[in-house]
Amino acid sequence: MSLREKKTAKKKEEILQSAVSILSEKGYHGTTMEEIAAKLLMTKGSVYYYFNDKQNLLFESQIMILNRSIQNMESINSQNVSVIKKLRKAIIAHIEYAIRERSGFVMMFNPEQIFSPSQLEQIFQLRDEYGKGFDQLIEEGIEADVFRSMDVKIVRNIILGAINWVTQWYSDDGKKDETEMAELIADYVMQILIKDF
Amino acid sequence: MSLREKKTAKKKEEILQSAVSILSEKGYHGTTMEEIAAKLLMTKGSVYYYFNDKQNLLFESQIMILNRSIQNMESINSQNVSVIKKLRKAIIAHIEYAIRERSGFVMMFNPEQIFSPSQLEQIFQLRDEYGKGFDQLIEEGIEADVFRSMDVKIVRNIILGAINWVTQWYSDDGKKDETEMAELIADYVMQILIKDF
Amino acid sequence: MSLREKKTAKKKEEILQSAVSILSEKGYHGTTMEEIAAKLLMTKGSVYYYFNDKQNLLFESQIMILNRSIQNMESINSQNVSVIKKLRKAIIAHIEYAIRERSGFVMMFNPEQIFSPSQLEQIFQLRDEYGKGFDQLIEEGIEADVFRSMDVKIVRNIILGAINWVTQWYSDDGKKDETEMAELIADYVMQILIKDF
Amino acid sequence: MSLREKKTAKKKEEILQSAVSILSEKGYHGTTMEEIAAKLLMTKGSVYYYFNDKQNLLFESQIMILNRSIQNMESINSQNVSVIKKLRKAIIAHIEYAIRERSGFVMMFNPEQIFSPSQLEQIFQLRDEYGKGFDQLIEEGIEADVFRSMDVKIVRNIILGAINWVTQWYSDDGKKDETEMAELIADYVMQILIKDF
DNA sequence: CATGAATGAGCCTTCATTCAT
DNA sequence: AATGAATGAAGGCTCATTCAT
Repeated sequence: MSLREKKTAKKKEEILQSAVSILSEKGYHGTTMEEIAAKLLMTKGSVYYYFNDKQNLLFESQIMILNRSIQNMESINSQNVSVIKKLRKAIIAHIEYAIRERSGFVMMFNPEQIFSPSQLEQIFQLRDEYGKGFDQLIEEGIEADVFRSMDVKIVRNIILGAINWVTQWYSDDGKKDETEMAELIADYVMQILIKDF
Repeated sequence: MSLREKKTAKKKEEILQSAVSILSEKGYHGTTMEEIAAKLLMTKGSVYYYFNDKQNLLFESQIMILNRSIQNMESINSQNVSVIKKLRKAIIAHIEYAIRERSGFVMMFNPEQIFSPSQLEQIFQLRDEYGKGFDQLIEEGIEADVFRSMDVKIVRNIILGAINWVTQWYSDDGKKDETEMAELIADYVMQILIKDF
Repeated sequence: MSLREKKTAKKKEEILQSAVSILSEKGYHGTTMEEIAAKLLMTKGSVYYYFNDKQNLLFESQIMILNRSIQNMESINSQNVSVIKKLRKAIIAHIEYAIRERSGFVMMFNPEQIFSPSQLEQIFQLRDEYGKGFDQLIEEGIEADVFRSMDVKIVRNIILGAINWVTQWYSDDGKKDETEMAELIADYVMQILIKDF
Repeated sequence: MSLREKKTAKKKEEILQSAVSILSEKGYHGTTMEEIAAKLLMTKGSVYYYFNDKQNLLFESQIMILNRSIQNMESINSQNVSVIKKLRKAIIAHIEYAIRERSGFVMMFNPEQIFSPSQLEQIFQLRDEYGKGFDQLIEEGIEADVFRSMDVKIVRNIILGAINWVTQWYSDDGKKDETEMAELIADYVMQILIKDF
């Protein structure tokens, strides 16, 4: 990658980041190109140099988030600790990311309304890839007999729902800070899985 | 209430219902008055005869949903069965309602961006009232020693998150029908609460 | 005229009166049928029973005002006093009417934009008739050698302009009441006409 | 000011000018952004690029007219000629401007209905400033003993009314051209002031 | 690369007008 | 006679998008 290409790539990421933060607050229709640009002290015109249109910008920002989440999941999954600890870490990481960026899965509630079929396919594929990271951990736990036997897909979705929702009710004015809260939630959620003995 | 007043009230509810269904799909900015009207074979103008403006219409539709949920919660709470059964019923009712109407708490993700302070106050008050319905059941369970001791508010939000999220992944093409799925989810979620013995 | 016809005529006048007062404040486009009706505790529908459309309503209210002014002028003109006194009375009456009703000629600044050619013809004819009342007085004064010789049409318009404008700057918070002010203005304006000797 | 800024300023003035001419014909509610734009072969959207909204555009056009009138008044007032000549010039200039631009004070009959308190304050302040230009001339004349002693404010308003009204009855189909007519009117109006001897 | 300017489609909202009852 | 309801046309305003410089 040449220097110019690197610069371009960096700028693109900045824009995506700006887009993500505004999109997650205001939703697709509530977000204007003006705002995205203004947050970076750019003009609308410049943003259009890097992205063909708003829809494309939103799409790539979704992809970015999902890829980051997947990478994160992979790095956790490859760690050499117990399943329980790995799953706990994954949940906590998800919550912290969701709160910090106000985004994650929550960002796009009804992608069908916005994206083209081929874009949707990519998004669902990545969502699924991320989801499967959880599935694997759950299955690993079941095999290791530390988790109950259960319908993995359903439980995975229950967990994701519980932790995506955090952005809606957590406010940092409370006594508990982000990490503390994330740990607490993780423990509660994992009650669904863990076998008592 | 005279016949005419009844008719008006009915029409208003129809419009609110139409608004709810589109709103939950497309969000505030994605919902147009045109669509809300078209779904009822009316014209925009007619809708404006019943509601002053879009914001007001969508506010009232929020209120309607919340009131319905609260009523539902109350009727469940007054039943003469065990706490566990009551909570299970409440969860199932919530899921079924959410799936059928694609709404529930999920409907409005960032009401702060849309409603006026006095409107927000009403919404939050009702949300809280509904949430307290769950809290009561949980506390009752703890006292009856069938639920673990826990931070009620947090667990309530975890449960609500898990069951609101259902609208995002449940598709009725599967083998399980709504009720079956709702029961299954309820059972999983209640693992967080129930004491083993 | 039958009783019914009388009732209808009375209602029509009430509506015209309401229309005049709102029209003079807000102008043609700024006045809504709703407002005109509301001021009389009627509904829009009822107003349409008496007048075909807004334009027609406005037209008839113009005619009403002009006819009243003309009648007033005639009654003054037929009095058996000096020209100077008659003109003075006419000016004072005009001012008082303009202030009280905030209307008069001022009401409709650009009738060409609103009325149909045949309506315009009628309005201009009545305006002219009213104007000629002033002209006659002026001419009478010239012949009687108490007024200077002058271009009657121009001077008449100057006078009308001066006294129509009163509605724009007179506010009754001052020390002078309506009549006092009207007399004062009349005296100043008549300086244009009266021969010194 | 850079070239671009100059261009922008010029465009803004063009738009204001267009607004003034339509506004004076049709009044606030009768004037549409479409028309204002169309007169300049622009689109509505472009106009909104330069002015935030209709109200703001029309406010600024008011300000523009008032400032021009004030400047004009100042330049006349600073001339080294007799009071009578200066006042005569001021009146003639006002009439010519009013006829040419169909505006002047006449433009906005009930600004209270349209502008915000702070905007109104500015407008009234400028109106007053312009009016005081006349007052000064009148007072100067009284002191120089060429004008009668009189209530300056009232007479000033009489004069303004007389000359604002010209737009309503003057039509250039007649034999007299603008300037000729303006001079004639000025002479008549000044009869109110000038002492005979 | 960046940006100021322009555009047009779309949406919210108002309001004169109509009509069945 | 009166009115509640419905309608559609029009107007204000926003915003994604384009383009010349």
